[in-house]
Amino acid sequence: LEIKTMPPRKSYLTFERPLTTVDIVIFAVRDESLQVLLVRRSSRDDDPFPGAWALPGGFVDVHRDDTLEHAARRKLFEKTSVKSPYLEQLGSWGGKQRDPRGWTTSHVYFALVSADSVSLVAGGNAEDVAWHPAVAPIGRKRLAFDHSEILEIAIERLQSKAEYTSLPAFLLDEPFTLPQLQRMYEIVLGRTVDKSGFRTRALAADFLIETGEIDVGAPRPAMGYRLRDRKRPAIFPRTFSSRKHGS
Amino acid sequence: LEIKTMPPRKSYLTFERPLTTVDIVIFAVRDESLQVLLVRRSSRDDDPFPGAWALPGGFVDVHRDDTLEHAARRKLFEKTSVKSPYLEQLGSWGGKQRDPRGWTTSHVYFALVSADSVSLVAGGNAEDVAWHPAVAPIGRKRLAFDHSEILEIAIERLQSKAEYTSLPAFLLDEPFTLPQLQRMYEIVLGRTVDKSGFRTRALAADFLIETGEIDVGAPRPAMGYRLRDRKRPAIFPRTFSSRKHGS
DNA sequence: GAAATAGTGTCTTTGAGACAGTATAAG
DNA sequence: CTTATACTGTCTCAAAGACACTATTTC
Repeated sequence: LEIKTMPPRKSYLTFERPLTTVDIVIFAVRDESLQVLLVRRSSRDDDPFPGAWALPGGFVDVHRDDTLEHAARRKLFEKTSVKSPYLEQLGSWGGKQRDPRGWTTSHVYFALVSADSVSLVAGGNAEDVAWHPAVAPIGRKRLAFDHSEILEIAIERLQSKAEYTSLPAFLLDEPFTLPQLQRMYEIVLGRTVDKSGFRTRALAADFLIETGEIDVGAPRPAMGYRLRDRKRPAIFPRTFSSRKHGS
Repeated sequence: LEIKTMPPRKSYLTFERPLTTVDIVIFAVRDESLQVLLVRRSSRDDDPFPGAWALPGGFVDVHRDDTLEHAARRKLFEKTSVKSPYLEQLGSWGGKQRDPRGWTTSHVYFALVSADSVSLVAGGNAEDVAWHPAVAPIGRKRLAFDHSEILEIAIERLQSKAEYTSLPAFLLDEPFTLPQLQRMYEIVLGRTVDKSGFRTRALAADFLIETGEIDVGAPRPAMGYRLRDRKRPAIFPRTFSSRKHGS
């Protein structure tokens, strides 16, 4: 085996390192619409994008955070007090131009929570943290950094996965009823869904466990369900995509 | 909103930063089997995992690389001389424990190339870069760092997407024939695929463009095709998943 | 009883699965 | 001719779509 000459170990690692951050797209359904949690950046003008809305997040703390996911859960808990939401990695954005302070990488996570489980933790000002509608024209909201683009992609991912997985179930507290779950799908997908087909599909996928009838204020009580697995969504054999049902 | 270069508040950004790396899982089909490109780490024992096989990659160079994807393409070109393969982000792995040199983040990309388009660029030793079978027991290969786990996930992703997208087409040079494409699916999925159904499905998805008949040495020449879009795979309305066809 | 919501039955349609068939080339 | 490969036709079947229907509660 050939030994190649290399610089000594310590000097080998002294090159410049990018800043490493974690950001979270937190979705919830409030007032019958899909919303996303945003925070307002400080208004001191030696910070980038002073006063602009941005995705919650921050720098990875190499002493407090064991992994990227831990960092994401920490940031999420700091803002919402939610302990164990559904969380998945959306992707990473890294480059020279996205932050005026230099080369940064953002590791973006994607969280689904129920609106009721959240208690917002604001900074000094109550308007520092707030829910915003997550609809198509969100791109025109001009978030800080490249967060508008990231949010668009997060919405696309949520809608796309709602077509063939049980993801929208993570937007509800347990137990929930099938009509409530159907409503989550309709809100996320932005169109109505046929009741009969929805029930057949949801029950056939075998990701729900009955918890007994519950009364949600409707004239007739409905069967309550909880998720068999709160870590991963179930995957359906085909997508939705109705023909005559339009929004 | 305009991105201005501003004098950073030095004191605010002087905390410790993780090491930032990019790794690539490069797949090709060689000798009728799915293979992955691995590199052997230097055998100096002050480096982690001396002599072990690992995914090709390296540190992000904040002066040469504009974005994470540029860094990935640079690493890929350095190892394979391939200019514009199919490339997508697989995910990021970051934490305190995965590298003895400290907190690191790996941004892993996923590349599909044709075996013929690759000319390996080895270091001093010809065995520094080599193709390895990418099959289930790859986990027992004990790659460096957490690369075994990452490779497993990459294989799962490729197989999973092959069920409902045109991804395997990126493993071929253009023009290719439908029987050749079907063979790529069979190799990736590890099972036979019905000819008639495959043709119907592939042509209905409308991602192929005829380029005239070509003779690939078979008794009868076949129609050649190229991809309508070399950036993104087409998505089929349903998955494969045959019942009686077994592997 | 009416009204509202929960849940079911059933016909249609779409597209995959299986497999037998035909077409075109080389020898 | 035979053989090998390219390509097609057709029957079956699973599951979604559409929509009308029944069931159970409150008022």
